[in-house]
Amino acid sequence: MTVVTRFAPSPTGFLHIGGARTALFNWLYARHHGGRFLLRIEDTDRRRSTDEAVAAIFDGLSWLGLDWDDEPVRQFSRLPSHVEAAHRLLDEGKAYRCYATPEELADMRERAKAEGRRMLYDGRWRDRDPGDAPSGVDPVIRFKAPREGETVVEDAVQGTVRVANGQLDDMVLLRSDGTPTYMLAVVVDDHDMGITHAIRGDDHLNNAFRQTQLFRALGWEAPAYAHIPLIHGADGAKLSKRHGALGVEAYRDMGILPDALANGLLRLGWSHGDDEIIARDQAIEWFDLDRVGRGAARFDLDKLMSLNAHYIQQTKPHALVESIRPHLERAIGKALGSDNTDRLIRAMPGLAPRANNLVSLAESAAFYVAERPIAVDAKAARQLGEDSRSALSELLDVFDALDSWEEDKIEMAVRGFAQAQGAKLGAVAQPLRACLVGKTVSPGIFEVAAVLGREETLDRIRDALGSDE
RNA sequence: GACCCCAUCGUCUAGAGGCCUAGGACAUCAGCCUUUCACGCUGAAGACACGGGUUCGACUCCCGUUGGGGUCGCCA
Repeated sequence: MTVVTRFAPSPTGFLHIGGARTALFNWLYARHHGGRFLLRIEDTDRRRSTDEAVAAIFDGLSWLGLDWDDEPVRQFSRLPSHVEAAHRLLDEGKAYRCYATPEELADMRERAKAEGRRMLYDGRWRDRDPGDAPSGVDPVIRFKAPREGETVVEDAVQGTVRVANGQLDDMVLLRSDGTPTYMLAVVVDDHDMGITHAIRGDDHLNNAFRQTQLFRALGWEAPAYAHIPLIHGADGAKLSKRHGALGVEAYRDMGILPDALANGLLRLGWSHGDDEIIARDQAIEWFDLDRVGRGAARFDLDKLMSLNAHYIQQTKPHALVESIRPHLERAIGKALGSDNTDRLIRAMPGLAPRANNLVSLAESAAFYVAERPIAVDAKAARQLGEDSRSALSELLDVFDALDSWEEDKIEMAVRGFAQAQGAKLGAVAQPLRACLVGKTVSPGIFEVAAVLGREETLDRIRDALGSDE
């Protein structure tokens, strides 16, 4: 049997990390088993569904590297099949028309609540004579759910879960306007799409009972279910906008690499021994449902950042430069020339270990491409006192006389110079950093000088010396 | 409230009855490295929710309690 999984978001907002993780698990499971991963947009709620949300979901999945097979299915377009299934159940006596008004239903819930029972529909139209139907009221079609016995779901993550059928009521299949409800649409679509494994959030576990009953009534086999624990916010409650449940694009904007996010999401609720850093291919090879945990997890940004730092270091210099190019070009107000690009590529090995996200990487790289005279911040300016400046002007001659401009040559020269001056290395290195970088923090200063090139280095020193005179 | 699910360091987790003196990662703290900041390295602190069973032996199995979460729509 070929594995077919699906990700079925409702397009009412961006792709948040909970959805992203659900998609990731479905994708991984399909890829691991050489199966197919399908997409279904659950847009039967016409009021709340938007095209922007659909686009955001596609973008988010693509950015995360979760590619899907076949054309995405628009659930709304499958309405005829849903209606047909509902009518078939009606014909077979497995569903019935219900004329209860919203007010009646609200009353019913009110009473159930007061009496400490579940707030269920009482089935008042279940066996009633259709002749009693009030005129002028469009009925809904309800499923005639079994009242005796229990319904069992064999969940790949949660194990065997059972509920007494008395706890379940006759759900609405078709609304009074003739459109299908989620419960019906999911079942019909999962069947028609040949879904073999439904991997979704824990919040659907209760739905699985009803869906199982529906599958049975329709004479179909339900997919294998796997209800993965939800991701919680810092307060331990289901992630929502209140917790800053961000869309994946927000993480992208924070400078998170998609591989890092995927790795972080994967480790939330799934593990492989003590392994923390799991590359995509490795994840596909290792992923399976039996390693999915059962408790809800909280999302930790610190850990994501640390993972991100790792992935940044794994990324090739030129790719890193490309990913920070937009930031940099915005900062200097023009396109980066090829000379600056080359310089940045040479600078990346020194910069990358210092950054845990692309935004700070871009910020730390900015001085390399800044136009002279570069800005010098207050702390750095303090390094450029009179003594430092005179030392720097002598250093100028030393640099000028160097026969080759390489990191180790520069280092030897500066160390020798400091020693000759009877100064500590820091007394020379820090002022030098101040004029080359404009800040007191940077990669190794000899490396900086080497990457900058002799001419630029000398010019920046001269800028600093000249500015106060 | 009813039903369903869950429960190991602050956080993510390892743990399939003796391998546990409970391991790893992030965060925290200390030290080393060092021209700065990082990276890296070394070390420290830090958890089996509680109570009963079962067993020669429970973090592991069972029951209960407590706590947390989810669901109870003509939303999905």
